[in-house]
Amino acid sequence: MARPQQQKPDTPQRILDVAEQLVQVRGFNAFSYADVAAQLGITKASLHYHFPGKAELGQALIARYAQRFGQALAQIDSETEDAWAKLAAYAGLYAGALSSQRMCLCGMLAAEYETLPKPIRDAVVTFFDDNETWLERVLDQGRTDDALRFEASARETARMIISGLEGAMLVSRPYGDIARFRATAETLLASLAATDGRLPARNRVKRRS
Amino acid sequence: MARPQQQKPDTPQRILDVAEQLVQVRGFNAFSYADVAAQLGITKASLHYHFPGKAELGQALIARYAQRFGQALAQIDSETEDAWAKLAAYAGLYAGALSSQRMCLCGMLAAEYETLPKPIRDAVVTFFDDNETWLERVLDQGRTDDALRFEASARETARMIISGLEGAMLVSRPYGDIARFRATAETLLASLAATDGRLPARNRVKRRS
DNA sequence: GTCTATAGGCAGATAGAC
DNA sequence: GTCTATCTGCCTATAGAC
Repeated sequence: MARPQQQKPDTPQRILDVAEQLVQVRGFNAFSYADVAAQLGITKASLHYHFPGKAELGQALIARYAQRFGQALAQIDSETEDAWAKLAAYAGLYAGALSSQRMCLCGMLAAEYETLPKPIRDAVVTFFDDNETWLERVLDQGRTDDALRFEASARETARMIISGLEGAMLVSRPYGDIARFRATAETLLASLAATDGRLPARNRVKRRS
Repeated sequence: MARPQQQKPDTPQRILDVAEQLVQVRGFNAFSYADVAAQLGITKASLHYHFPGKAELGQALIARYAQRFGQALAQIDSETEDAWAKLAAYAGLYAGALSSQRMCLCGMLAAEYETLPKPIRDAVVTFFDDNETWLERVLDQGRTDDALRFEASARETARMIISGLEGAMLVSRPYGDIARFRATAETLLASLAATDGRLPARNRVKRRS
């Protein structure tokens, strides 16, 4: 009888997996088709069959990343109504990447922004816009529920959170210390607490699988 | 009589000026000796005379940058005793770089951290450490003076500020909108205000020359 | 779909004349 | 100090066999 083959994603997905990791760790300008090919045990020429050029690979990379990120946000929405828990889970998405020495893909691309092809640039901006929109809604809800307190607009506060978390990844990574990121994220989010004092333990920034 | 020559920095300094701008805008991995040589109207070989390799050039770059940054912090200390004004001036240092589409040099290098030679990595970490130390002192003083209010430790709060400003540069730059950075920086710093409400106008984040 | 082979360019770097 | 000339290696990318 037919035994199920060992689960093995199709080649384009495996290429994206490897390339994604390389970009998040080393940057778009510091990885090559040769790197990806070596890790997969195939040739550079095969990569060009699936993704004609580095620009197209980059576009596919960010498109998939943004889609997954959107799904993660939707899952957070489905898991809790608590604005606090949503913010902690949001920060946990960043912590998860950092736990493998990865930057946020779009944070990395933002650093390299001036060197990127136009389609990738546009996708980076769209990613930040979407994050902002989601956070803005969470913040508005949290304020309505008296779970959060902040004086700036929800939009400005959303931008502060994105900047704070992206920056915390950027700065923490050289220290090779996830705890440092978590502490900074917690300090940042704690400034939005409706009650003074630290977050309850259940709302601490955790890594998400 | 001897007329003063047109002021023209010596070659190593001019090389560093050009390379610094290129790294801040494009990144360490996305600029070449050819780029610098072209901008200066000299050859690549001449660059190698002054800086044997890219690694040495990078070290010289960050050493000079860190020294200048330290001088800027000392100047801030000499200009005002007000912790609020110091924080605003500190944020202004970042805004100044961003006004020419530049990232903080060390923020850019932090993104590329995993690809950098060891000496440059160490210098990046030292840069952040020094910033943290300076901010920590300002924050302690501001709390003592009742000019600032924050619940986390001065050290954690310093890290939050560095992360927030580095991240705000990173995220704002793709939008090509300095006002966006200033607004985020102001939101971040406003959360440290001893009195609720917005900063007085004189303490808004300004660009520093 | 994956391979071998190779093109064409640019990277960092060096030797040696001036 | 700056140049010309050159080296070696890696890069992205393509042609064409299997």
